[in-house]
Amino acid sequence: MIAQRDQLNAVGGHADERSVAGTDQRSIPEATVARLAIYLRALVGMGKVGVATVSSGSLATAAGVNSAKLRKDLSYLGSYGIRGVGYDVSLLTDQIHKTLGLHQNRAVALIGLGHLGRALAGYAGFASRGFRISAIVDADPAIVGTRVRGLPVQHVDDLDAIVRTENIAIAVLTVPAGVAQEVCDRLVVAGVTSILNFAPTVLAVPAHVDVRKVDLAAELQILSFHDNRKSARADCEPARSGSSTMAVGP
Amino acid sequence: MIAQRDQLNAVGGHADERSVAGTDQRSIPEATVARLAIYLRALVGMGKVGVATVSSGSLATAAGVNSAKLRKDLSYLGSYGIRGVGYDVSLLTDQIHKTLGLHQNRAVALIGLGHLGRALAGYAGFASRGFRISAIVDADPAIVGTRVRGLPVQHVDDLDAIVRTENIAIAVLTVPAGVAQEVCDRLVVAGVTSILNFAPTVLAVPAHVDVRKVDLAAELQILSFHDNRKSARADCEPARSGSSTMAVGP
DNA sequence: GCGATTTTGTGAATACCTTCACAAGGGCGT
DNA sequence: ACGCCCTTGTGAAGGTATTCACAAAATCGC
Repeated sequence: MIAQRDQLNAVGGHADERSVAGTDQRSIPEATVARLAIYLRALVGMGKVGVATVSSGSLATAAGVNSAKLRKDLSYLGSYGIRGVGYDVSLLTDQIHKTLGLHQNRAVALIGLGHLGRALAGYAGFASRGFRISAIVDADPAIVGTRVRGLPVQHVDDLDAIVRTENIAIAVLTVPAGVAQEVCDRLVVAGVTSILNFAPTVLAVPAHVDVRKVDLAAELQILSFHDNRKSARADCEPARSGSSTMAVGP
Repeated sequence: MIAQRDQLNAVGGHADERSVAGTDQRSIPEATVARLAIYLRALVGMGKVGVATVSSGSLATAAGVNSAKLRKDLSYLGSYGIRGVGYDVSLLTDQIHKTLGLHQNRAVALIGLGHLGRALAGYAGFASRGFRISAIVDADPAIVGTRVRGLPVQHVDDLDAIVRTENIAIAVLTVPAGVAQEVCDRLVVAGVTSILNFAPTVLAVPAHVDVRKVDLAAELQILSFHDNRKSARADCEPARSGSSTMAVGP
């Protein structure tokens, strides 16, 4: 009864992945990486309620995927399950944590303090998931120098120095679309290698930089497409056997 | 020099798509739909600056995809290009607009007025892209009754009536994770068929409802993974021919 | 101990997406 | 009119991701 699919989202360069030799985890598929974060959240939740072991079936349900997919995903990390029993919650949690590189408590810069930027600054999920906002940056002289959540708002002109001294690798970009590329370029020059872009623009970056985009308007438009399709279908099909209460205008 | 990839993100039920007979657009791949929104934005931008026709190559660059992919994507809509010339910007804009179902100016409900909810309420991209916030809902009695952007904040207990009278099909969910499923259930009962979920939870919904998820923590973790991989590689590889100035802590 | 039962890990099959590469079509200069 | 050049549209090939289905491993009851 419960339909579920999953997330996959990517930008950036990952050319010659396989055969990295040194590190153990070789070439985990992109789609799997995206789901590991979901599994991790489910596992942490279970750990908190005292669940010690979990089967692929129940973890899959919690994560909204099917169990074969989950097992295949986990198999890329190694063999951490016990046949006939399931997975040890804390062991698996640690493994995913490590695989995602969350042991490092990464420094994140928040660029752009509009409404969205402020909302993100207050987002508790940052700290609780291994990320630490180390710098907040804006271009508006009226707010540069004020403090947000204990951090001073710094000027975008000082980006280079900020990124270097705080050793920031990840930036969250919530600036207006018109200046996003320019700010992005500065970030890249300063040494940032991962960008989470909320501005509705396609960013051009060199191959060694990863960009992930969160695009509200696009998401809505995708929903709109499916909605449109659904209503079109409802019009021509006989009755639609489902039971859901529909709101049909007069 | 410019690496780019694209977005794909999905949840929800799309079982028996092909052979819908009535509607013309038969079975556009999910990945294509997700990109149409990007193309649309690029096209609108070009239209505003007075560009009349565009080749697949330049539109592809603007959208950050390769041109073969773009042409294949557009071919699902029909044959709107002219060989040797390119695409008429306004014609193509209209076609994508129509395909995405944006001609309808859909009513959207915003559920949850925390920091993020407020930020989204103020987001101009809504209106300019064919969406209209028709209702704002929260559970906190202290803010129910106040006005945000001209709209009264209504109580979540009245969801059912609100959705029906405003004929809302799309809801944006920015409530705390703990209550997301409950609110989601109410929305579904009321007749909402598309949900954009910002709460860090997997929502269980019946098959006829689409859910798309925006998950900040997951995005950061995915970036973290790649970043981790990058530094691991930098450690064992000889020199890395690139020129970017790296900030390496002492 | 041993068979019944459970659940993992994974080859093989399938479905989906991307990229390649080129023929077909259309304008433009002469 | 004609040939040249440009760009689309699309089969075919190559990847990537998902699902199936089953053997291998581990526990439990007896």
